[in-house]
Amino acid sequence: MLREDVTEAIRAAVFEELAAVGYARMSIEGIARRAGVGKTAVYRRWRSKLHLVLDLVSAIAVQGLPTPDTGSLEGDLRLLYEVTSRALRHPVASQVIPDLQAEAARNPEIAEALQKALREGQHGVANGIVRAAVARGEVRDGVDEDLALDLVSGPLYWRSVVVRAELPKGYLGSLAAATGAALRAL
Amino acid sequence: MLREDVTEAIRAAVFEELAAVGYARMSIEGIARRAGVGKTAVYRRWRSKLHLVLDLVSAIAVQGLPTPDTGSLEGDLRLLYEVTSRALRHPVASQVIPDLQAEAARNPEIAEALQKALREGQHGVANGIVRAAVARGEVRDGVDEDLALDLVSGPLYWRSVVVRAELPKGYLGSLAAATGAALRAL
DNA sequence: CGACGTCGGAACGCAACCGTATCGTCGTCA
DNA sequence: TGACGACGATACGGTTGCGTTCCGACGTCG
Repeated sequence: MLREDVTEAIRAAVFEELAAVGYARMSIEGIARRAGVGKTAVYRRWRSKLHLVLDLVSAIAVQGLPTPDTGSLEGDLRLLYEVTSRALRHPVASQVIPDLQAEAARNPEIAEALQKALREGQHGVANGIVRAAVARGEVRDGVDEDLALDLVSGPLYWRSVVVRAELPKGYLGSLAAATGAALRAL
Repeated sequence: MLREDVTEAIRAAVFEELAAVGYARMSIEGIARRAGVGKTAVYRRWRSKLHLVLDLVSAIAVQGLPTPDTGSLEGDLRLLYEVTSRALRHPVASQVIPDLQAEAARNPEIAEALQKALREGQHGVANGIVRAAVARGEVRDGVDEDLALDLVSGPLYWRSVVVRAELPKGYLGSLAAATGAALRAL
């Protein structure tokens, strides 16, 4: 009989807190405070900070993204990049992702949850694109799929999250073209 | 008249602590404990955790890497990837880099120090490789240099740090070939 | 030899959270 | 209408780190 609105307020507060101070500094007290809720309400639902975050990450992982299908490799890449870069522009995502990613280096459970989310998200979509290109004959059959995925996903992540530089007009198109060329060269 | 051996012990302890628990959880007490030193010795040298870390990051940034020069784009890339992947294999690097990178999203001073280190390290070397390729005529003149750098550095970082998967034999060679093709297509 | 400054160690009061327990209140069902 | 359970609030003792202060020991200069 837990109240759903309270649960939702906590979930939202966790995201905000995660973005604001990061996993390490995040406290149950802080979450409850931000959610306008008693600590009791939080502990009644999750046993610890870790369980809370794992639950949220898993929930996100469930939302499977649709694979683009424009009929060409470059078109698919372009679409993927547009969706991805829009997602990474959200402050919450751009703060939370690197934070959890760093935490994953220390906590195997977070690492696993993140891997799963990655596999069902970015990784899965990229895989679909590559396989469609292979089926279409645009990419040689028998390519190293893992390498192909790194080529597809790496540059935009590096630019958006690591370098944190703006994406000038035309960037995504050029990136899609260059990546397409790289895949065809495999 | 600060004793240099004490200073060095503290520096080493900071790296270990940073790798073990991360910037957020790292405490002056913990550093002093690990270094076998009094808190006094730390505070006498640095005013805060932030100053300490900024100092270390800046120190690393100074070590300029030599630009590879094998005479071909692919050879240069291959060499860069070998050096980079070896560096990223060190546990300290693979724990500390994502951690500071996440922290940079919250702290402009860390972000700036990291940007500088990046520019004088990976970024600088990659830039040298691309320009040499342009001079050699392997890459079209007038390419978007930033995009080129993303193509060069992104995939390996994604694979090593984000996906955290092993690099099978032959991976670096294939990656260099694919990246070369992408650059030539720009 | 004597003065000075750094050393490690210990203690200070203060603040934040931990996870638990105990309030009285309020909404919902039977 | 009465019982139940989740609610926010508050308090608990315990832990950890903050940044500062004082101490006696030691080394190194002058």
